[in-house]
Amino acid sequence: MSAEPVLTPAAEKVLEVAGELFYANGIHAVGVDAIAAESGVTKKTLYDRFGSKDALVARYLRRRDERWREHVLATVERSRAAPARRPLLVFDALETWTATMNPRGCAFVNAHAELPDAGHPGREVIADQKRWLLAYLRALVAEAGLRNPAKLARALLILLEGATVTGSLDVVPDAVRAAKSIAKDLLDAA
Amino acid sequence: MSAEPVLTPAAEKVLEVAGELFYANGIHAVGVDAIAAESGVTKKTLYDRFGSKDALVARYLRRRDERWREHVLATVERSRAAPARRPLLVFDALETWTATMNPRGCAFVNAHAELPDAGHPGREVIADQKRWLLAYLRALVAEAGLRNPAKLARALLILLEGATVTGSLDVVPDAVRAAKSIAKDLLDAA
DNA sequence: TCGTAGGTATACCGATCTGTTTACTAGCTC
DNA sequence: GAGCTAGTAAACAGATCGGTATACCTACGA
Repeated sequence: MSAEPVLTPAAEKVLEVAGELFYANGIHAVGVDAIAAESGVTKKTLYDRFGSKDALVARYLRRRDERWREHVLATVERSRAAPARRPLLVFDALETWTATMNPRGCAFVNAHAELPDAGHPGREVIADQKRWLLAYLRALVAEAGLRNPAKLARALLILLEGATVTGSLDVVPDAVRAAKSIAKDLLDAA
Repeated sequence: MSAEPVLTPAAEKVLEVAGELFYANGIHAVGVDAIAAESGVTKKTLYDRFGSKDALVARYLRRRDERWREHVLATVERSRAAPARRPLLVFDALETWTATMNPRGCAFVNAHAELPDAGHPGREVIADQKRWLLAYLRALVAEAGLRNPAKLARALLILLEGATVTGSLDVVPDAVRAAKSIAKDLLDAA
């Protein structure tokens, strides 16, 4: 992730509003007119700052990824759990994230559903988000001293994503807790 | 699922084309003009048969759900696996389905991302699809003679959905196989 | 034979889409 | 005080959105 230049106050407001509207309603369903109006900003300002809707979408996803990483790192680093239990803390991070920020499922999975064009600037951000999480899980598993950290990290990611989806679709209650319980068994068996 | 009336040939063609376009490009990204043109049908015919785009979307999802259920049931019933192994056959069904029909992830999860309005007629179909799969998994687990079939079925669903997402996002290679392997351990331990 | 169902063809509706343009203003800095 | 940056206000562009209207055609069954 490259360091993004500081945004002007108006641009900051646009990005904040765009984030809420895109996540709540879907990307295609939200027009730039609505974002500008809700932000109390003219369309000219929006286009002067971000260049295009596609670029704004990419910025929205990038910003959200930053927040997610901060949340995960803070959750894990705040804890005093033994190294062997630290991979499970990501499930705790997901649970608090879901409650406050994620009622409609993973923003990156949702965005992926709406952006079939692999050349869209948002697609790179989506790929980054998933790759980072997988790499982070792998590091935690390796620090736990377990064998085959790559394979275990992939298993944990499957559980995290599955819990996010089934939880947001209201088909599995307490999906994150259930997934964490499976993950615990997996780590114990490894 | 209620028995839908037989469609006219033109309507059948519209539904087939709509299914391809909606899944490949996303629902909001596909206009009714494009569907009608690609189907070789006028918009009047489309609206005479389906009434609205929302209704067509719901029909598209319903149709896809029917195909999915047939595929799962055929896969499971074709096999001669022992009852204890039959829940795992759903993972095999998902793998063949993914290869042929599902390169862009679960159509229902993707549709859910695009239809935030809980009153949209497609939302009921999405909920039906997930509930059916969960109930079917539960039945298979129960027939396998395992304890706590409800809990195990939820675990299997989390794994199936997680594999679908991570596989379609190209973040976990062979995600369905990996999920099946975890599921196998889960069933063996139960 | 007449009505109906299922079509085609085409024009149209008002709204909304992303994006641009022109004109002007306030504040900051060199 | 000149020039730059960030912004407002508002109109405009061309395309596309979901949906409707009118007129006509054909096959079929009572």
